[in-house]
Amino acid sequence: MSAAQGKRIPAGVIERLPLYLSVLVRLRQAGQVTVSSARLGELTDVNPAQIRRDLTQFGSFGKRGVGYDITTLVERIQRILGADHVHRLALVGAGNLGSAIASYDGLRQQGFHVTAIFDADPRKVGTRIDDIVVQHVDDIPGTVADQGIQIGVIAVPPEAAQEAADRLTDAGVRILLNYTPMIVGVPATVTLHNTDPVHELLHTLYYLSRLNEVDKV
Amino acid sequence: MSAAQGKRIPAGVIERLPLYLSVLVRLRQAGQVTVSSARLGELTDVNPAQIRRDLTQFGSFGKRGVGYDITTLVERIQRILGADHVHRLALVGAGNLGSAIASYDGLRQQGFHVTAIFDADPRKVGTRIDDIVVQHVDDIPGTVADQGIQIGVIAVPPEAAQEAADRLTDAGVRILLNYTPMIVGVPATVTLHNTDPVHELLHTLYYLSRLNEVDKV
DNA sequence: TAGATTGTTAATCGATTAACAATC
DNA sequence: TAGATTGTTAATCGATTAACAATC
Repeated sequence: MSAAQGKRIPAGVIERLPLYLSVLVRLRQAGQVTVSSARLGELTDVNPAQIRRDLTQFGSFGKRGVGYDITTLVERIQRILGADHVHRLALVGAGNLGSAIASYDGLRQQGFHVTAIFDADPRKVGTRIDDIVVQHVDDIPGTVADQGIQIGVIAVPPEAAQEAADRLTDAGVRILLNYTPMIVGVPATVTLHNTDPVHELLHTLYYLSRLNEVDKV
Repeated sequence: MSAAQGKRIPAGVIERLPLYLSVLVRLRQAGQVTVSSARLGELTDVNPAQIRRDLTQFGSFGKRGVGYDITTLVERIQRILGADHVHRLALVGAGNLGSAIASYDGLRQQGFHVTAIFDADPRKVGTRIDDIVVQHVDDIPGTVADQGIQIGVIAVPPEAAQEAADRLTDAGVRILLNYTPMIVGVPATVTLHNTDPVHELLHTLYYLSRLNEVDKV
């Protein structure tokens, strides 16, 4: 066990760090130099004590009586998350969804560059999306290895999701973002994240039903 | 306080119900009739005791010694979530992302029908996506009111996100799904859900860094 | 220095899990 | 009936929050 690393970090902390980061980046753009946990709490809807506690998991970044230096904190959080350098993404699926993801500027701004796009449809192969030439899915192993890509994005039709996941994980990808509504299986060594709007909506719907109940009273 | 409803339901429960639902629907398609909490736990990666406890928040749906009748449970969960009837969605943004969302079959299967699409670009207005004619954003108030739409989806370029949110909430939408990386402000009466792949990726990245650390040892 | 705000401890809260009696 | 599995209680666990001494 290396000296600095220490104890296990709660998952909740890791989920809040990106939120802090995006607010901090906006504050920096707005010309702010320091920020207190109280102010950051307002902007993120997180309890200030929670923020201080979250940050001290990784060290002591603030100045008592002053607050946190924004630039320093941004760098620290980026380093903690591993977002202090560019990450290449392999995208499977060159349809509307794939095109939207490839062109999505928010990704690029945070250092996520889609550098390879694959599709199973021969008619798509050879076309360009944002200057990237679409390759055939058979090229996944070679390209992923050549570029050392660790993150894969699945944006294919649902019925092709599992095959895309298999091809990407076989090629050595470590993280998968699944944009389909299918539940895909991956080896235990791969981290899978599902971005299914249906789950999101169903869950939100519950609160809508309750709102409507209140209306009726 | 009405007799049946009773106590406050933990947010975690509401987040797990859609997961149970999607697995149950697949089991039903596969011809299964009943399911035990143990089996459902395997398929959803949720502790069986947790599942039983979650369900008893809403009543007692199982048979001791037998398990849960899948069809009954699906209906119950759908009713709890308010997913037992069709919901119309108003989509703002007719670009690649908007097109992908409008055509997304996973939504339709769960009763979410995109029935109105808006764009600010006059060249997009009048074109069709999946048989729905794109309207100008100025038509949002009239169409949302006419169709009684309660759910809005924001799929515009980041800089237009806040305006789209304002227009939709002004028109009476109760739930917003924000697909842009912008933090949009909404009235307290509106439920906002952000689907930002960057937050998702940043958070996943942390675990990737740790995996790579382990490799180095 | 006086005021402000962190870092940290201790108290609270809520969610998860284990265990088992009830019962199909 | 005997076996299985629920519904539910009690125990555990972890996360959140309040409070305050340390200190910039």
